[in-house]
Amino acid sequence: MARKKVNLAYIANASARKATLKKRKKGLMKKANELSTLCDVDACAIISGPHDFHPDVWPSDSGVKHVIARFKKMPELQQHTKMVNQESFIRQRINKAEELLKKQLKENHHKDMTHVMYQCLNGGGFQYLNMVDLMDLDGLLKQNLKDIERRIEILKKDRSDMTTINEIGREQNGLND
Amino acid sequence: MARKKVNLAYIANASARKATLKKRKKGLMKKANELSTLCDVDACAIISGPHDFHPDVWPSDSGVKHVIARFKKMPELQQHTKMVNQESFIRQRINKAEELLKKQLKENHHKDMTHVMYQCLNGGGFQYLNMVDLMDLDGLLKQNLKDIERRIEILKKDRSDMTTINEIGREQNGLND
DNA sequence: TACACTATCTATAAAGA
DNA sequence: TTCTTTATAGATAGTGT
Repeated sequence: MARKKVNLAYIANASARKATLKKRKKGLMKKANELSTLCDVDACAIISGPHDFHPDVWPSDSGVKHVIARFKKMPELQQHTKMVNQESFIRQRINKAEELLKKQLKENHHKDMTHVMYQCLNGGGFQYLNMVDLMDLDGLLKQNLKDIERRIEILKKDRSDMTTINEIGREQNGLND
Repeated sequence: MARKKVNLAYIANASARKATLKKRKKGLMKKANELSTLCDVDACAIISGPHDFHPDVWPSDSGVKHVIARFKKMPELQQHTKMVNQESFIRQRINKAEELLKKQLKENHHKDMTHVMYQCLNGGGFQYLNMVDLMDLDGLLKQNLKDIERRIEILKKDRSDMTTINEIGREQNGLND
């Protein structure tokens, strides 16, 4: 974002990509930290390269600082109530987050498959898909076919209804010849 | 970050806080999106206000775009291998992230308690802590006491050893008078 | 309350060490 | 390659509607 407008696409050059990752990762973590401090929210950022299993996460130990800072700002009576509920509250939020994660993954997979379907129908072959993906794709295509057939049926029905109406209309207007 | 340098602390004014949250949340999500697009990583951001159970997450539907963009950049043979492993890979990464989350929560709680302990010993009272936290604090204090006692024992032992050595030294040098 | 504006602050791309 | 520097793109605090 300096000296040039960024082209928002994958950076092909490996070292440039690594440098950008390092800088922007730091920036993102800082932003998450600031947001949680300023606005009384829990923010969490996870960054993981695709080739290793070592995701970087925020909050780290710095996380506790803003929690305590926030806590100290509350009226004392609220502090007490808050503390009582804290554990169950956190547990609920974790569950909610995990549910959302699962939902997102499922949704993403479906969209991925839809995209793959269009790609394949658009000239690409199926040779690079594995069995699991092919079966997913199969299901997706069948579902689409069913939808299409249902629509055809509806259109047929509409047309025949329309014809009937027209016939009735003609009869009523005495236009039968 | 405009018209004034931000004071990095909780914003007391509710409407100002809400406005900032909205702006910065959008910013953070955008940054996460950019990072994942530019650098071939999976980034995830979760923001949840403390008073509701509706966390905002990224990636959303835009997430799939960069995944596919990335996929297309790979040599075709790698695409195949990658696809085969994708499912198990993602599952492993989720497990890893969940483990990290749990670990972080535990660590944060411990630090929180340590901080509370110092606060209390430093003049504040215990009246605003609930039973669960008091029990945690109790355990923490006992642990610390044990550590202290152990260190005292070691010091005692060292001193008696030292005395013995001194006595031996005096004997060897014929300094007994 | 929720937007739009914009002066200013912050993040960072590119270059240099 | 990684750290430092610097010019500029991008984010946003305060303000007005």
